[in-house]
Amino acid sequence: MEEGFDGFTVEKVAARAGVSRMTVYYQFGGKQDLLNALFDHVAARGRIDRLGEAFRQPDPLDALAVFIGVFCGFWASDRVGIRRLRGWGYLRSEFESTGHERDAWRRQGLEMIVGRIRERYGVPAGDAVQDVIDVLLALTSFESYDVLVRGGREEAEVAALMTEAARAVLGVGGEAGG
Amino acid sequence: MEEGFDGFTVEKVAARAGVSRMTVYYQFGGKQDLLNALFDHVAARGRIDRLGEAFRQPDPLDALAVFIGVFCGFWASDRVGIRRLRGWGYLRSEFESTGHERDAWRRQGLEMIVGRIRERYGVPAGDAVQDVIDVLLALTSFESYDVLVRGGREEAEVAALMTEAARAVLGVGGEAGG
DNA sequence: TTATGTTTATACACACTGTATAATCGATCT
DNA sequence: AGATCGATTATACAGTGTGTATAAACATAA
Repeated sequence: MEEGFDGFTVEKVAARAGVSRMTVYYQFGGKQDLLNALFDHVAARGRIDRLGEAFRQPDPLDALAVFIGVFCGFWASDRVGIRRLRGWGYLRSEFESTGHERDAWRRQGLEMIVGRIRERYGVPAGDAVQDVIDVLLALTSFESYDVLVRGGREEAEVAALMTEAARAVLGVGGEAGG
Repeated sequence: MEEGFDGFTVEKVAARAGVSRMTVYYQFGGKQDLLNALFDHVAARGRIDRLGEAFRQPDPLDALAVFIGVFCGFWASDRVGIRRLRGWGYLRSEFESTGHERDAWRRQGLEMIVGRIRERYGVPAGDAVQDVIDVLLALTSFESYDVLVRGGREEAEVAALMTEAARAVLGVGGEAGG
């Protein structure tokens, strides 16, 4: 964080871990693998327990709101770090194949929630489900959060804004769920 | 493109330009500056002439559609390259200050279009304008395009999908403009 | 004690960045 | 033609970081 991405050397990581450089290589293999592990670690930390709370909501629109709130909370916890990690991911050549796998969790969650919304509210229409899910995926991505958090919005405001926009896209704009 | 971001060395850039390494340093200063110049060059190439076409549309909703279409076309022209350039930007420490300046053009365009939509259609409400603009900015960003283009969508389909979603966010969902 | 896995120190090869220096080339101006 | 100035190039070098190899030290459990 302090020394920028260029300052992220194996040497310094080892030093801060109170360990020799060789140990890092022994444990992780190389810098790529180290960053991969860090990426996965951060992602794992993101599947916060509170996420179950979202799916326990009886109204799927509330579930959506909580779902978005949880992710925003996670991103807010280390915005710059997550941004850099994702930026680094965009540089990798394997991104084409493995890229958005990292967002697989969010996709799964959205699919489930949209399914429930469709059951109860009848929208979106069957042939538009995949489109809507992808749009929501983009709309509620970290990058979108990063854009919205500027202009002086608090984390909660961004979450509320995202939720509102998501409802508009879903076609359940005005009427609230809770 | 072929050798990944790690393969992007000053040496190779010089070689492909048919020039010595020293010349690159003489002209650009260093690798950072070279990448900055490349970033700006690509961005400048993006302000395609066709963009004026968007603002010449009498109906601001058509303007929005053309506007989105032009950007999608630009991104489609070198998707991987633009992704990497942006990914690199996310790594820079100065991102906090200069980050989204690169999207200033898109913001300006959206502000103008949303202003015209507001004049004619009365939405979005005055106190929500800034929120809507930011949401549109996120929704129609390159990263969103990158998400949507997966799942086998053509560039035109992505543009149409984005436009539709943008209208929903604006609150002019169903009724078309052209 | 022995075997196994982990950590460490040391050394090295390699690639890339960035700087310095001096020579060369080309075009322009006098 | 000769002098001047900017741009290009060759060469050399320092510095830094990655990654590999090797052997020694260490801990732990069988």
